Amino acid sequence: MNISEAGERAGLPTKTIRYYEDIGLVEPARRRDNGYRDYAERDVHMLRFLSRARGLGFSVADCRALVALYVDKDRKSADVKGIALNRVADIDAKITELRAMRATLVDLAENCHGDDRPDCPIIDDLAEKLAG
Amino acid sequence: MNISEAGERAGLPTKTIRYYEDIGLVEPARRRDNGYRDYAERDVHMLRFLSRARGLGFSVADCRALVALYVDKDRKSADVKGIALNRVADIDAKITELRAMRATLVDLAENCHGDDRPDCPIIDDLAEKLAG
DNA sequence: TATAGACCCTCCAGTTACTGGAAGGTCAAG
DNA sequence: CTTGACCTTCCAGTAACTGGAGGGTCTATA
Repeated sequence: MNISEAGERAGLPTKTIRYYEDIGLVEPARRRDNGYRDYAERDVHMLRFLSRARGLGFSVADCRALVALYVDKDRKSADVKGIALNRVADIDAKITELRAMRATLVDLAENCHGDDRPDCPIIDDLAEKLAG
Repeated sequence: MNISEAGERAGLPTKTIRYYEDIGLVEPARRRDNGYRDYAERDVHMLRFLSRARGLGFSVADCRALVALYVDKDRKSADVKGIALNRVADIDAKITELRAMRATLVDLAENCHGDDRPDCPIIDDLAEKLAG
């Protein structure tokens, strides 16, 4: 099948598929006589695998490792689990950081009257006028 | 003062300060005879303002707007509040997304025995073997 | 006075993971 | 035989820096 059909089935834009091929994340596709890439079911599976992994926030570097484990029939499930749990730790850190930002912003916004007057505790805080 | 001292006081690397000048986020710094950039307290204030805003996750585009409002003595506090609340909405969306990812990953990891054996529900799920 | 080390400068390239667009070949339908 | 939807490659741009090369400047010490 052509790249656009493979993309539709895998949930990836054609641009992205070519990009994954460029950076060696997937094997170069077979080519037809006319130079068009030709995909089989197996390829679509791999692309869909990548689409899902990226959707779960795995980096392309993670995906490289996951692909290697995917094709390695002697893999240890512990290795895969390790990558997944690292990712959970990353997410936890990110959530913590975002919550702190959110709290600060909400606090500032709540103290801002939000009308036509120029004085604004948000600006003041960013500028540290309050502190001196 | 030199750029490194300004950077230390503002909490920004010198590279970043020059970059902000490049993209026009801050005014070009005054220069000494030797070509070195020369910063005053006011400049440090502005840089610190930017450092804090970036630290709260405002994009550089947001920062541009905030700087404009910062220097505009006729600003409406509602404009500033609007930017802050948009940012809160962005954060909420991001947190929701991350929580969903986290739940999926934890669920998968919990079902993975994580030992030397190759069969792994994480890989299986990414590959959709379970579903088909 | 020489020199070492810590500054400073500019400019270019790389990062992440794509995305958009130009220029051009191919294919199927009418 | 033309139209439009495919496909190809390659180059540039995105966000927000960061690293490094190559070179000038300043200050303290021997």
